[in-house]
Amino acid sequence: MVKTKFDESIDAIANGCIAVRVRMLNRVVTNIYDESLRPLGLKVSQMNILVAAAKMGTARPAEVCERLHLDVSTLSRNVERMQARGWLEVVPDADRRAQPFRLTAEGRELLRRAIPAWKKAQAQVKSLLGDGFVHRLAETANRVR
Amino acid sequence: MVKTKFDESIDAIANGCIAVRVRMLNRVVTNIYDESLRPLGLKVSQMNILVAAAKMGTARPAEVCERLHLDVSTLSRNVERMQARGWLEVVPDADRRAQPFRLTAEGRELLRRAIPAWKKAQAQVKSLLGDGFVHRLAETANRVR
DNA sequence: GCCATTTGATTGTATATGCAATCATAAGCT
DNA sequence: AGCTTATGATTGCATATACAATCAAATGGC
Repeated sequence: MVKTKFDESIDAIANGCIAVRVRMLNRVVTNIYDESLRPLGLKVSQMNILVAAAKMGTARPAEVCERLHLDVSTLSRNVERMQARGWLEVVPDADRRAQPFRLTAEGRELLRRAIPAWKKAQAQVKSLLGDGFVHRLAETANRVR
Repeated sequence: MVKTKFDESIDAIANGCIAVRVRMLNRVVTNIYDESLRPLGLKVSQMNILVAAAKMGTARPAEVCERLHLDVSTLSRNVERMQARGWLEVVPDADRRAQPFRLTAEGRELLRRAIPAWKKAQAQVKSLLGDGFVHRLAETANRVR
């Protein structure tokens, strides 16, 4: 039962690949928040955009994308869907290429109602992952940004 | 300039949401591996499945999904695409509901050629995130699994 | 042996994601 | 002014992801 170079590399990937782990945790974490938010008809990906809009007042897509490391085309379609639901509105700008957006009253109200669900999911995930990891995650994410 | 309860909660989410960070890192990390693997026509999500198949010999979908916290319907379609490309094949089973799959020779060869690209991306990500985070990530991911 | 239940997987539908190409406007150069 | 380049965003296309519903086969009780 000899191990080839190939098998050794496969073991190294299976046991050490960072992408495998980050992606797995992403699925687990996303599912917990999504489950908690589901009664509101809201997904965590969308809540993040609502929060960015709430923080920024009027948000420029390129700026949001840079902060979140999100492709502009991805945000474009997310905003489109959320605009269709009446949660966001695009405001006119001097630069006529720009499409800055902001929360509607309805979007703000949705976000307000989403806060308890977020808190529940946040607590659940924190206890699942542990404080140590959560702290390091915060540091690392800030550094990457 | 008073801060409402709402604004305080929004700040708490913007500054502390675990999902925001895990999802952001997931995008950054996935993009690095995908970029490195692109010349091979392979994505890291698919490479993970090839590796699982290589490790398991013949892989049962439900078992792969449990390990990776992946929905079975997601894997079903991923395998479908990879089967269409000739990288995986479904093998018959005594239980006629089952659809265990394994690497084809072509899939194995692709995986062999993908190893250097994986190593490059892995090194790049490790230096970006730092050894401390990577270690904690491994612990945490093992615990969650 | 038959029916209800459980189990393994696929299909319908929707969102999320990114790359490449495109479009429209702005900015800069001459 | 007019041309080129840069910038902000959308569109075409493909993959990834999950929930709900369904399908098919195995299993368990009787």
